[in-house]
Amino acid sequence: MVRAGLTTERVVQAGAELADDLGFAELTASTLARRLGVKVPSLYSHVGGTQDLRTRVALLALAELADRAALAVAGRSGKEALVALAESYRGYAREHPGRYAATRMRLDTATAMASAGPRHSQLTRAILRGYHLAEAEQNHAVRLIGSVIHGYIELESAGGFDHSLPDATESWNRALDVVDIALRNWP
Amino acid sequence: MVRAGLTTERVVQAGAELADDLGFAELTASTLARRLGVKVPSLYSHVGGTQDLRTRVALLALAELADRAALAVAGRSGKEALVALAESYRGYAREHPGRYAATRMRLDTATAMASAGPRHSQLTRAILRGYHLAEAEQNHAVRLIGSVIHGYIELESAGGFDHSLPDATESWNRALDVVDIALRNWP
DNA sequence: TGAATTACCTAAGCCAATTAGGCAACCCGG
DNA sequence: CCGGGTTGCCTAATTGGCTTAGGTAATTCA
Repeated sequence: MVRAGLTTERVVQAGAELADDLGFAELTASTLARRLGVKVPSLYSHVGGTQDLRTRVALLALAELADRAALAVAGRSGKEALVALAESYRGYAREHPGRYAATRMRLDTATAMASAGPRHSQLTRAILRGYHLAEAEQNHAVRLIGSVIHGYIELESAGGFDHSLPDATESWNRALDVVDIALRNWP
Repeated sequence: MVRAGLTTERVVQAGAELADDLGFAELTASTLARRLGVKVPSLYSHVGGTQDLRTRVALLALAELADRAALAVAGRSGKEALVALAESYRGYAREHPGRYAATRMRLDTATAMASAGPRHSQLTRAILRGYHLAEAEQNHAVRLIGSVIHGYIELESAGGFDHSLPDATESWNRALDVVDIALRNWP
């Protein structure tokens, strides 16, 4: 009997790939075991079950995305940084739709605190250094940026723009223009 | 044997209430049958199964929300209309979180076309009458409005704002201010 | 009132999730 | 090279959800 050589890391990695291929909702112990050529109970030595598997993929995705976003904003400021951050999210959502969906999964408080989630808001807040907002306004701005980016990606990936012109990317650029202008002339 | 007096409409209505109480993900033939005090197969005379049940709840929610939004924007224009539309979405999402989640479910093209979905984009487009955008820019604006509203509601309901100040409603008002200003001075 | 309709039921099959426990492949001290 | 411990993957078995088939009793209407 040839062993498959699984580890927790490899199982989670394969889970992320499966989610990208078939959708995050299809990520279960069953589908993943099939893809790995292994019986379902074999996964239980490496992950706690379907729920734990999904949580681990979510944590992986949050960390990957935070790394990508951090790289994108490094050395940039102002609108350039805003656009780079936004593009890193949109690019990740297009390349890895299952993982992006995983980042939207609700985590319990302790897990969320220990995840890369806080790095995301720190990065968004870092962008604001290039604009000059009063301290009290910064959280409002962080929330607006998050809403626009996540809202747009969600509508686009749900196919909301598929059957209407003009091109979705044009709308995306307009949305980022609007946010940039708003940050420079905060109400 | 006392009959429960189910109809398709009552089943779907109960499904919507269950989704609001326990979350849309918990809406299954099993949980709903338990709540209705009926055996699971009894539901199959009224709805096609779990998937069909969810689709019907989604269609109900889309229609309810479109009605509410239409009422909100009637007789208003400009920023007043924008705020009324946005508040109707946010209010619905707070009062009926399960139904709101249902509206985000992906429907196949034919079902989506026949649903109240198109009324939502028509209503958003109607708001733009109070602003004066070139025809070619209107779809960009519709998409921006949708992104901000849905993005904000999603982040808020996911608990993204729970552990940070200031109050979420203050950020919401700022976001709507930004959209209003953008629509009046479209880039 | 009796026959057609229909609302709900039981029975049964399939599949996913999970737990318990077994065997064989690998790892390492001798 | 070899024997013992460790561990990776297995089979078996339980539970519970989804769905279909088909039966029975309540309702309806001629």
